[in-house]
Amino acid sequence: MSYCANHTAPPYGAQRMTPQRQLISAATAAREGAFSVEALAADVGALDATIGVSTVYRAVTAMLASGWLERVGERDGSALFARCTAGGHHHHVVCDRCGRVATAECPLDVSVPGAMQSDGFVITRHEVMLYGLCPECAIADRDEE
Amino acid sequence: MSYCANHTAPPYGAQRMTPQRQLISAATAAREGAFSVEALAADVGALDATIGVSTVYRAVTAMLASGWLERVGERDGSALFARCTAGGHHHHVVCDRCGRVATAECPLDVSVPGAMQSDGFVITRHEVMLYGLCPECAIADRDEE
DNA sequence: TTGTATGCAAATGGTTTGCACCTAT
DNA sequence: ATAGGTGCAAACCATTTGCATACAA
Repeated sequence: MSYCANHTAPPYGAQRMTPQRQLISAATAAREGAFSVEALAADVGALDATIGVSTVYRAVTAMLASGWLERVGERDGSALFARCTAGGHHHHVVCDRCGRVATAECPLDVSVPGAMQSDGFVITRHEVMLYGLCPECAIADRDEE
Repeated sequence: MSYCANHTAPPYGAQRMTPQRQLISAATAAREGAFSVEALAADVGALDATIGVSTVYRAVTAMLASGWLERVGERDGSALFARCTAGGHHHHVVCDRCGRVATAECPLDVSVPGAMQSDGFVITRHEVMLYGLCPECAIADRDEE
């Protein structure tokens, strides 16, 4: 199924739905877990080798801006992204083995934004990145040892 | 005062205490809050302009390895570091305005490492970066508005 | 003496950008 | 028609590394 039906509003912040962005959003939707831009670009390249990396980067930027895609972590110096349907404030756990992603509640008390304190500091923003093993990989990992 | 008395073991993982590393560790110790390598290199450069950036980077790597210095966040694409005397597992809050740093307790339950779960995931590692305003800057900020 | 540290410059590598061309709207 | 999107290549920039030299131990 297509996430970008013809003559339909784009699923993310882009203002024009070009064939390139249709492929990119389809490739993004097809991905299961967390992925790097490099990996996404490889998928896209398999569909249309003429699409350049910068186009993928620009599309990713647009998808992030609209919230259709989220940055869920980092690996080997490159950012990891994943589609996320959860609403509201949350974080993600990324499986270090297969890349699967799950949403996680925020461990911080954000009920009163800007009022959280630690040593008198007013915390205005935070980043929480969680990594580990998904249920399946945890089992596979245990069996191997 | 010197953090590297002559003929004394280096305060961090380096194996040889060269004059360059004495200056670098002194400059590091003189810093109050979080700083980037660029900023540290500027301080060091003021003391001895012949010291190259790579030397500073290598010294920072050594300081991190020994735990004498910690990575406390990121800003504008470059890493932020700070000396930290706290022991055990903890995180840091960095003042977005003046760079002051405070230690913060880990908001996650790490009492049973590797057993923390979220959606069945076994969380093996995490990163928590906190940013905000230190008490003084919070007041200054309020007065300005 | 000997292996670690330095300084320089060049390489890395993910990400961004300038520019001329193309196209969805 | 026209603003936004694309492709290419070059630019960026923090950080790393190769290499010949210097020096702490």
